Formats: sequence, structure tokens, C-alpha cells
Amino acid sequence: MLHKEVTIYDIARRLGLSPSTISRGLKGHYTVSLKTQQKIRDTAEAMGYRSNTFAANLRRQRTNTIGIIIPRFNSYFMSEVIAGAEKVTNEAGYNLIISQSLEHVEKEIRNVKTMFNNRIDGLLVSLAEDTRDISHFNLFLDKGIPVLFFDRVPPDERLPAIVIDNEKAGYIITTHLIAQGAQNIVHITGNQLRNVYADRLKGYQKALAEHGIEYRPENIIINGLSEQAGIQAARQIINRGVDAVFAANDNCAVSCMNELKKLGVNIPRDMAFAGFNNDMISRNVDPQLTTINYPAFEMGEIAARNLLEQLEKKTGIPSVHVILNSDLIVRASSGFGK
Amino acid sequence: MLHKEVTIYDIARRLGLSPSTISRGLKGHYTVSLKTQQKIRDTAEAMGYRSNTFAANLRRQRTNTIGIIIPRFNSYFMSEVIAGAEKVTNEAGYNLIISQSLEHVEKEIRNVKTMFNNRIDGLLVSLAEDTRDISHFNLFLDKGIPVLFFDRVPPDERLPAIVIDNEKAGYIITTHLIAQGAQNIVHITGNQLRNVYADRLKGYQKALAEHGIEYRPENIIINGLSEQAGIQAARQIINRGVDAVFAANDNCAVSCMNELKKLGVNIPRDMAFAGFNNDMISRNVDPQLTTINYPAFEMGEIAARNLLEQLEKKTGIPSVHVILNSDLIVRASSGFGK
DNA sequence: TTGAAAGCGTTACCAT
DNA sequence: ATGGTAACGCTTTCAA
Repeated sequence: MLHKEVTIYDIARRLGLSPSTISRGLKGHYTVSLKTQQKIRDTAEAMGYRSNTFAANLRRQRTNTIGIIIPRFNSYFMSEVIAGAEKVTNEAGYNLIISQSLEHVEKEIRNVKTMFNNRIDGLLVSLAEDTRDISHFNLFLDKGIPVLFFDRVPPDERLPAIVIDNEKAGYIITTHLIAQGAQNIVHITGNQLRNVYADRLKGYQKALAEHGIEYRPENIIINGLSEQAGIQAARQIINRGVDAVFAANDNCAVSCMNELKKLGVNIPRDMAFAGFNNDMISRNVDPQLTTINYPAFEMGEIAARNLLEQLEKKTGIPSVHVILNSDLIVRASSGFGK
Repeated sequence: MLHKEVTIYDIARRLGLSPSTISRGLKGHYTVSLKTQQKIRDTAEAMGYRSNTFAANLRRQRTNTIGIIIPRFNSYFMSEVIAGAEKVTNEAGYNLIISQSLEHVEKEIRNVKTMFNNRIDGLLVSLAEDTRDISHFNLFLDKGIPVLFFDRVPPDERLPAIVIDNEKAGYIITTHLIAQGAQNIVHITGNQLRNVYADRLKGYQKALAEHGIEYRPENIIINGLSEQAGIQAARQIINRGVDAVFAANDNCAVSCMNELKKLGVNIPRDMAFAGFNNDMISRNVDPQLTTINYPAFEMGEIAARNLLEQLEKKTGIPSVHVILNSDLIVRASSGFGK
């Protein structure tokens, strides 16, 4: 049943040309006359030819493929990051292979190895929640293959990265809560290994300090930022005189807020709320959630573009450190208009 | 800077063995003594060897890779489907390559072609919203490469597919609304090319018929089921004596419901609401949304497992048609407890 | 403008 | 238990 694959040799024989000419003709090399090129393409089409990527990659010693590893395929944010990266890579004639770590470093390591064996030309990464040691990326770095981090990046500032200013965003959102009258603000955040969470906490602390509000360690709740975690956090928060909550993502903020409402807390009168990400859910809860918006598609585009630049330059490891803008979006949950 | 790659020839030379033995030793072939195997693996490791997938694929004429094409990486549902498929494929020693069509058939076609050129051994697909003609999959089918559809599948029932019973789910949810007292139910749905939407509509119609309620075409709103579309739908629904809305996904249900609330409609007193998918958002709106839950991880597992079975059997095109269960989850939006 | 031929790194058949 | 060797299908240098 399975037909034998058509190769450039078959086309060559049919046309009375050499395989080299076919190879060149197929990719429009200038030494092949346009008429011959057309003839070659037509017969290739007619014979059902498809180029063999493996043979080509084997011979050329590169794959024209870049990889991207993200924590999870579960948000509009990630879908947009990938769409942005795909747009850029495709336009440049590269393929993109994609995988999710599901927030576990073990899976991240396996993904890295697979991509390494697939000999991708470059790698984009947003780290899993629990990744501490990042030596698995040395596989690439040791060979001079560029690795570019985005959003969740390693602590080492010298590594190439595309981020937003999380400290600033945390500072702005906390300052906003203080301006609304909050004095006892709980911050719910994630694993402090991740810059996105550690920096937002720093911003929170800075805002408190600037307004002469005492920093209380018991006001920091570190959890997995999941829907469940938000519900649990609500139970820790209630009846403690807390007047505002800033959670490091919208999902957790929303589930926590709803649980508190269920327990009789009035938002924002008794307690103001803020999240992070501007997910769809933030606009559709009651009251609507104050949050930080950040540019996903653009982040993907910029990350991919930077990586490709390094690839073209062949100048080894990139050294970019791009900081994108983010904006505070004020909504009813933080007492807007109260 | 770039070190030359280590090949099995280098290992062979170092060990005074032949390349064939190295090749066999590396994959634990039984004809190689365990002692030699260990020696081979150790030296490979020490020399920084990595196997060359391209050479292997070229030689073996298969890739041990399967592809998956989905509409978008933006829901927990999809993240779980992929995780399920990955679990199964990885355990079987296959790689999974993943891409999103972003709901456009043009992108879907490009994805199919890329996967075809990457010579995947099998393909899993959930169709884009606007895919009408599915002849782009003939690329695979003509070569006897199995293609298995899941969730959003083509109309032709003979094609292998993994689905839930959407008609039944639509019927159950509509019946539930009727039982709550609804008589004038609007159904918001998506492109009728997609079984998931067409079948839910059929279920809706069947439920009306069984309860002697007249089917009114003007009660069917077909749109993109997006957040925006939900908001627009709200404006069409209001002041028309509508007493219930069943939307074919939670996102659209939620944004529509919220817009109606904003326009002064009381949910569920004036109008009952139901969605579809059991997304996180459905549990976190006010009132909580009645919806249909369906098994994502399991769907990915089953789809992948079926595809792999076909691959092993080499019996050409699979002919499965699996129907998974789904459940109605009743919440306050449909008047529970009123 | 075209052709010949070497080689990319494996695997698998056939020997030994 | 191990070795020799011919493919796999393409690209690219050199030659014509």
C-alpha cells in the first residue's frame, strides 16, 4: 500500500537532468534557468515529491528549527506568546517546536533533552515553577547554541532575557492599594525562585516602605497560585484585619476573592483586591478585578526576533535584556469609585 | 568554538569496536554483552555523544513522532488534552509535536504541510472553526498514514474520531433549563461546520420538541463564541422575553451573562444561564454557571493510544469512533435552589 | 548552466 | 558476540 517515496533522483531521471540540478532548481538557485526551474517544479508536483527534511538536515548540519518551552498551554497569554513567536519564525523560514513543562523541572529537563537531540538551532524558555538549578541548559550553551529566556527567567542577570519590570508593576499595584486607603495588605505569591514572583514581592515591599507601612512577614502567603490555593488562602486571611489583597496572578486572586465573599466579606468595601495578568476572568468576576496587563504577542515576537538575530550573526550567545512595558488596569475590586 | 559532533564512529575507534556494535550497544540490543553495553554507554557519555535523529530517521524511514494540531493553546482543556497525549506517546517512546491553527483553516493547512514534511508517523487533529474542506489531510491518508480526529471532528462519521456526545449534552442542558421553567430559550453557538456546535444545537432542538416548545430560529445566535461575541449577543437578547440562555462555551456564556447583568437583568430570576466546558471561569462568576464537564486528559490519552495502536498494527487507517462521557454540572445561574 | 561525486551519521543485512 | 558495508536522500564543492 505504501508508495515508495519520490526522490530528487527520480525527478532527475524523468527529466534527463542531474540530481544536483533538481536540488538547485527546487530552491530557486540562480544558476538554474527559470524555464528549467519551472519544469522541475511541475514534475516534482506531478510525481508527488516531498523534500526529505532529515536528509537535508543531516547534510547541512542545521535544522532551521527553534524550540520553545513554556510552563503550560493554558492561558490566552501563552497562546499569544506562541503565536507571536511563530509569526516571526515562520516568516524567517524557521520551524517552531513547542512543549510544556507542566511546571515541573523534571519534565523541563526531558523537554530540553528532546530538543537537544532534535538539534534545534536555538531555544526560547519560560521556566517551570520549581526550577532551581538551570544547568540542563548547558547542553546548549556549551555548544554555543543560543538560549533566550522570557517572562520567567533565571536570576542571573547576565543571561539573555525578555521580561516586564515585575518589581515596578508590584510597586505600582501596591501603591494603588495604599492610595485607596489600605494599610494591612496581604500579598499572595508563588515560588520565590521565579523572578516574576520574587520581583513583585520586592515591589510590594518597596511600596510599603515608601509609605511608612510596616512590613509584616505574616502578610506574605506563598503557594501554587492555583484556584485551590486561592480558596485556602482566603481562610488564612479572614478575620485578621486585612484590608487589601494583591495576588500575583488573576486566577488565584479571583478564587480567593470569591471564597472571601462566600465567607461574608464585602469586596471592595471591607477588602480591596488586585491580581496580575489581565486574564479574561479578571473582567468577568464581580466586582471586576484590578490587575496588570502585559503584552503577550509582542513578547513572543521580540523573543523570537532576538533569537534569530543571534542565529544569523553566529556570534554565539546573545546578551539582550529587554524590558517591556506593562500597565495597571484599575477596576472595581480595588474600590474604584468608592 | 563549535565542537565537532561525536559520532558512533568516534566511539568505535576509541573502543576498538565496530560502529555496528556501538549502534546496537547503545540501544541495548541483546546480541551485545552487558559488559560491552556498559562500556559503550560510559564512553558515549564521557565523549559527549548525542545520537543524530536525522541520520536515524533517514535510515529507518520512520520518525517515531506523532503530530497534534489544535485550534488554540488557551484553555486548561487543551493543556490537559496535550498532557494526556504526551503521557501516552512518551511512554511508548514517541515524540509529540504540537501546533495551533488559531482557528483558521489556512494556518491549519500550513501546519499539516509542515508535519507532513517532518514525516510524522501519525496525526491527531481538532479542527479549526472554519475548516470546511478537509482534503488537506489526504496528504496523509493517501500514504496510509493514520489521522485521528478528536473533539472537533469532520462530519463524515466513517472517519476515526474521539468525541463526547454533544447532542446528548445539548439535550440534557436544555431539558434542565426547561425543568427550571424556561420556555423561551436562546442558544448561542458557533460555526455550524463544527460537530461540537451543530450537535449541541440538535440536542437543544430535540429537547424543545419533546417538551412541546416551539423552535424559533430567531432564538439561535451564531457567532465566534468569544468574549466580545458574548457581549454583543447580550444586546440582541435583552427585552425579548427570553427566559434562559444556553451558550456553547463558558467564555461566551459568562461575558454575555455579565453584560445582561450590567443592563439590569437579574440572573437567574429573570433569565437562567448555562455554558459548556466547565472552565475555571464558570465556577468564579456570580452567579456560578451551570455547565457541562468533559474529560480532557482522558481524551488526549485515548486519542494517542488509539493512534499508536494503528501504528503498531500497520493496518492502515484506523476506524475507531469513541464516545466519552460528559456530565451536567448544575449551579446557581440556572436557578438552582430558587 | 549543468553534472559527478563525496559525505552527513545511522541502521540492518549478511558474514564470521 | 562482533564486524563490514551498503543504503537512506540530500547538499555542495569542483569541474566542465
